[in-house]
Amino acid sequence: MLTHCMAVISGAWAVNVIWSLRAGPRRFNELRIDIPPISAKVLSTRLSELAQRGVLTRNVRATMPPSVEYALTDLGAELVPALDAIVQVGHRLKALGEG
Amino acid sequence: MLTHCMAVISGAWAVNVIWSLRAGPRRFNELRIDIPPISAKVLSTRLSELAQRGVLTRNVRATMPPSVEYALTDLGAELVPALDAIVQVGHRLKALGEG
DNA sequence: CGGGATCCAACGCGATACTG
DNA sequence: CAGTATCGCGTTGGATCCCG
Repeated sequence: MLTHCMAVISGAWAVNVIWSLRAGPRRFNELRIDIPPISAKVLSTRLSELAQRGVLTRNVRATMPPSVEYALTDLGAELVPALDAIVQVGHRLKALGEG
Repeated sequence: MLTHCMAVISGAWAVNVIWSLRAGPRRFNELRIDIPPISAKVLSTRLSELAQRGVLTRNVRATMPPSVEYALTDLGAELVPALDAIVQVGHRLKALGEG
């Protein structure tokens, strides 16, 4: 149950993708630049999964060259404060461990 | 940065362990029962990691037979509402996907 | 009861090359 | 620009056995 629900953010770099989209829509190569270590294959896979789960939307523009915009859905955006809370705790734990 | 902070909940069954401890301290075998698919090795590994990160504490009681209690730290407890928020979103996304 | 040691298999990521 | 296909490898989790 918990595991199944937490699966919405599963997969490498999934949270980074969500994080990069928190300020607004981004294109494929913009996301690649935001998350340097990610490979095109994994980014593509992750975007497909997250779109299928309803976390984000994929918007293809019939331009030349092609342009594809990704954006968080309303529910996807609700994940941001939750992730932020975890990051804050992680940050304080790290400070504790070092101090 | 984000990735490094999110690492506090990394590893298989980590969130389940935190979740099982949200209502209070639990012993090793109680956690095994709470999370049936987990193996002793992985539970042991995860508990060590989470203790080292400051998410939970390990309390050995000099009883016979031995008893070891695990409990969330204050910071570890702060992860619970965040995880709960993600679970809620996951639940609603699942409902959307099925409906 | 609460683990550590060992071995193994599988999933998933990364790199590279190619395409519409 | 925005992907897909293929391949190889490394990490990690699972199963089993054993111990204080």
